[in-house]
Amino acid sequence: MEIQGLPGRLLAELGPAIASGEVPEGAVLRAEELEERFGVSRTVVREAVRILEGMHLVASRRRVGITVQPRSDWDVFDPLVIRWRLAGADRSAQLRSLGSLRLAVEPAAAALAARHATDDERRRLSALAVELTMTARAADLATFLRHDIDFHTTVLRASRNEMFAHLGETVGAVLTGRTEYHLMPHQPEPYAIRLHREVAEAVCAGEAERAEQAMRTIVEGALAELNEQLG
Amino acid sequence: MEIQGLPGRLLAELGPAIASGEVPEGAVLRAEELEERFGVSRTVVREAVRILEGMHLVASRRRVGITVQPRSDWDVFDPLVIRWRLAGADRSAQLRSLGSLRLAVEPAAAALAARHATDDERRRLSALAVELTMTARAADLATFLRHDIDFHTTVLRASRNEMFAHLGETVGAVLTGRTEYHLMPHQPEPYAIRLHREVAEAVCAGEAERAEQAMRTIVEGALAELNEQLG
DNA sequence: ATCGCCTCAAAGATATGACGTATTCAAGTG
DNA sequence: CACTTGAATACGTCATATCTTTGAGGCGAT
Repeated sequence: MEIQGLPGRLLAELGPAIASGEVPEGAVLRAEELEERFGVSRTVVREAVRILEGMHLVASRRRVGITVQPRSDWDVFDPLVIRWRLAGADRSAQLRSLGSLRLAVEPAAAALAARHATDDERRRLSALAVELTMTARAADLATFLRHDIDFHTTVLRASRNEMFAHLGETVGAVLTGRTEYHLMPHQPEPYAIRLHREVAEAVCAGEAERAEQAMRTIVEGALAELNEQLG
Repeated sequence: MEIQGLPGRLLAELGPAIASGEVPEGAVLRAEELEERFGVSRTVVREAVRILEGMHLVASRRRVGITVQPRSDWDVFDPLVIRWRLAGADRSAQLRSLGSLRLAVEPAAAALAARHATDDERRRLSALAVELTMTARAADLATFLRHDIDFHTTVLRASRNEMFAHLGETVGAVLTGRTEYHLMPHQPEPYAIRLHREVAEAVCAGEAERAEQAMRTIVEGALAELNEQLG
């Protein structure tokens, strides 16, 4: 999933540094400087910079250097950018944005899933809802998280819409970030779990409206909780 | 906006070729072959390939070559990928996906805009609604399109959510594609125009619910029209 | 005949030196 | 003061050499 090789290593340094704001907007890097700082050749630097340029984090201009672009230009849908930002200073802003996006997308996806999911996916959702119930009781946060991500990803994929499906990775990053940075209760709320079961049941029964409502309540809850934790 | 230089030229050839399916999934390209075919150096080929790799259109592996990845891996939110696909074979599938996405996002954005838009943005929306009314009567498709894009982009930006704001570019691509490929009526529907005015008014008045509903109706209409044209 | 290990070669990955070219800044000129 | 011009600068491209990974075929042992 990650980018390989030396350019990958460079990215892993530069990306977070820029995304976190440590290297501010408008700052200028020089290719030669990066070569020395990381002990790699031009080839490697150029390729890493090209990738950052593809995300619109930087722009390279002759006679000027490699300029960090304004945040508003950044490719905020890129999973790497999201992860870097979640790890950095504007974690809370990022989580809020993602929350609104989820609020718009996931209920719609749930409704579509109720119509288009395969039998296999319906079974999978039910099974995952059960798993969630059980691991929540055991307060096993790691496996709970894994199943939670799996659940939401499955719903998104079951919507049979490629763009929703792709947001699975994004939602995964949100949930991971939220757990990792302790922005959720230590013990998952029983009410949230019930809602997951409700979504699963509704999707199984093909009840789009009910699936949509339950999913909306889930995401609203998550967003409310977030606002509580962040003030 | 576009990528510059020779790698850009390579991208402009390879991207559409892959996105359109002309070069099928699983096909393998060799770097040396590309050097010869386009008469450029290794450096250029590598950087272009890196960018395509960033979009997950291809993956480069030693001893194998540059492999076209399955469509499900593609970075479907990348504006370039969207444009390439709209120009190619699965235009209709792409438009449908984007339609569902718009249906989820734009009403939510309109509701947020009604709460958070600046006075300037509210004025701008009203002005644009007027423009739409006038250019529609004149059947001036080009300027109509420009104002339509401007309208939707402004709403998305006024939502004060960076992720919604970024979808402005995407929506722009949809509207452009739809006009360019004659997938909308030659004369914009008066009803749709009215709804744009309704959104503008609601946003000005801070009536989130009404803005959301009107916007939903707009996008639903567009989607219905699309389904009609495509069967 | 099948499995596992070894070797070799193919293809990308990286390094490096040379040259091209756009862009900025400032000196010089009217 | 405005305009022109030129040189310095930092990225852009090319060509070549070398390194590293990995797939495939061969070889031997079981």
